[in-house]
Amino acid sequence: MKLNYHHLYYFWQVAKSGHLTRTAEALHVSQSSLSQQIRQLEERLGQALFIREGRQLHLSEAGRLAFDYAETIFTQGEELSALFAEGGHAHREVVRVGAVATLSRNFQEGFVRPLLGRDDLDLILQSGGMDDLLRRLSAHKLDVVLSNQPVRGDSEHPWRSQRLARQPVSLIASPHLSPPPAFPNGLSGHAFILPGVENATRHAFDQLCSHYRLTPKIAAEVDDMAMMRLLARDTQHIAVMPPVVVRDELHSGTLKDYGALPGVWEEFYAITIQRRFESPSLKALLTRSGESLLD
Amino acid sequence: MKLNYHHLYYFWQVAKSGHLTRTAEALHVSQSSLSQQIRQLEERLGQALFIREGRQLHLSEAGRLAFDYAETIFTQGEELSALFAEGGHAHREVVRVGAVATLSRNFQEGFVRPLLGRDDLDLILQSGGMDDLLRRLSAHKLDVVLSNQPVRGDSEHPWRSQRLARQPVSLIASPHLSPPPAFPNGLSGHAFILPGVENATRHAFDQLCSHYRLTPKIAAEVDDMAMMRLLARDTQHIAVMPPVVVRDELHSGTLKDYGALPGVWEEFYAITIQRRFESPSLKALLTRSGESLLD
DNA sequence: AGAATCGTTCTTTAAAACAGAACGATTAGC
DNA sequence: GCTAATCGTTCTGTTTTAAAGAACGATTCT
Repeated sequence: MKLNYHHLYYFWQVAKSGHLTRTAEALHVSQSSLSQQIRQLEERLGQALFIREGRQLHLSEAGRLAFDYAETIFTQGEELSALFAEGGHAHREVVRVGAVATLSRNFQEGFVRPLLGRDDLDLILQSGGMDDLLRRLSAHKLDVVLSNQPVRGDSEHPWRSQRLARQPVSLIASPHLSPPPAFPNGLSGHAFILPGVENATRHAFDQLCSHYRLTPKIAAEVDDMAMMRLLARDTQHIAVMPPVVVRDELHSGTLKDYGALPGVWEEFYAITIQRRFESPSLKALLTRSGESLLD
Repeated sequence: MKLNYHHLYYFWQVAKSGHLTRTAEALHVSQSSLSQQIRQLEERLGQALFIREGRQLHLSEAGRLAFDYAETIFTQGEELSALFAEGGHAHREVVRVGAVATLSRNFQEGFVRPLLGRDDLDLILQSGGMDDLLRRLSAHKLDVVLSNQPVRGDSEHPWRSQRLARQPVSLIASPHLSPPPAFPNGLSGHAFILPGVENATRHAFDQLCSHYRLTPKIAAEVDDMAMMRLLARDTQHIAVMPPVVVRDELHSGTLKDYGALPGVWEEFYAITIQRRFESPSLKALLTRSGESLLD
């Protein structure tokens, strides 16, 4: 037996005002009709939603619970209704992309590039923390989340992680370092600029060091790739990062690539929720090969 | 003309599966009935939700939009339904309190103390960041948020901040300091342990220093009161904090109160959303006088 | 080409939502 | 303290809406 949303709506309206008669007038229905249908809802749920005291209505504990749900349900409904009411105009296609704030801007741009030229759709790009973005994804406020680590979904949060691309991670530093650093031997005397411990690349780096029994000196931990690029340029420390981030500096000779770290990759994932109808534009984005994303 | 949630529900079900006939069977209704009511929804919204290609149904852009809303609406509805279905048992009263993680534990305990003895209700206490807590409040997942600063509500977020209590803020340090610190003159040579810049008390302290043209040396910035208490005990620095936090140490002589800062208060606010029916227990909590909260 | 499948439309039938009157109980005015 | 007004509930008949069934057209599969 399904929940009757019509009944729930009446309940919500009455609960908001606290008065049955006034609500009936406002909704242009008779109070008897209201009263009956609220009673049907109570029978359906198996509990009283109102406590009748004299001729007043007070919310019961169960009613308070139901009211909270009704509030979110009908707030959403009214939002939807308003959205369609405002314009008889056809709705444009919208693609909403979330990206963890620390993700390479180059990569983000590469991902959405096919959409930039199109004027038949709106692109919305949002940065934020992983938790926040996943919440927005679950609430259908985002279509896809770009991250540098996969997420395991469960039955409650049916997230699906798909690796889009990966790129090597190198030791990047000033070209004038002496002695020139090399991995795994030839790191003594140098200090490192590393991604923060939250970062998957950092984890891989730490494991690699542990394997070779190295305890590198850490000069800085930086979560933002753009920030790391600046630090690499302006200090004499060694940055652990994908070369692509500092492509221009490598080309001009401002920085030098001292070699990729074996088995360490910066990875890029697209996290979506399984849906019957994906936006065709988004689907196209997700089925591209990885190379074009990293140019 | 109101949005028909019955129609929306059918649309949601069909959109989920992508097939009208199969959905009709699953819902135990005829396909003709489904087809008609979805059409009525489209007429109500003024736009096609499905694009009919041959004998297949594809979501239009408007349909994708509506589907997102429908998803949150009916997910909530099913949650509500399940909540009532699981137990015919009456619902116990629940009070859900959120507190910013840096708030004094003493105060939190004092606030909920009247509820602790009662076995006719469930108390849920959650810590978190301000943003997160306010979001949960708006989503009706919390009944009240405890904070040390007020929040300004707007039409979209009708938050209401109510000051529950306030207490003086003192200079707290080892009793053996020489020369003994005093405000405003007699601070030279000492370093401070202060709340972080986010904290309202810190802001008041900074303004006070600015007024007296003082530039105190900062030894540490700490957001957590429990942590600050430890640092005050184990260093020779001056902590800026409410004496109540270190009541035991002051009493035993481990720490000394060098005087309250004029006009600086640690304040406690309860943030709620305006509702017709507040939980009676919560209402009682909010109307108490402030003194009993700070014991 | 022919049969099966699928969604739409039209008509009839069943199930609701609804309004109105009668009722009982409580509150407010004098 | 009595009376009138107010409010929510219940019962009955009416109207509206949802549902089922058959006929239709169009597409897909073999």
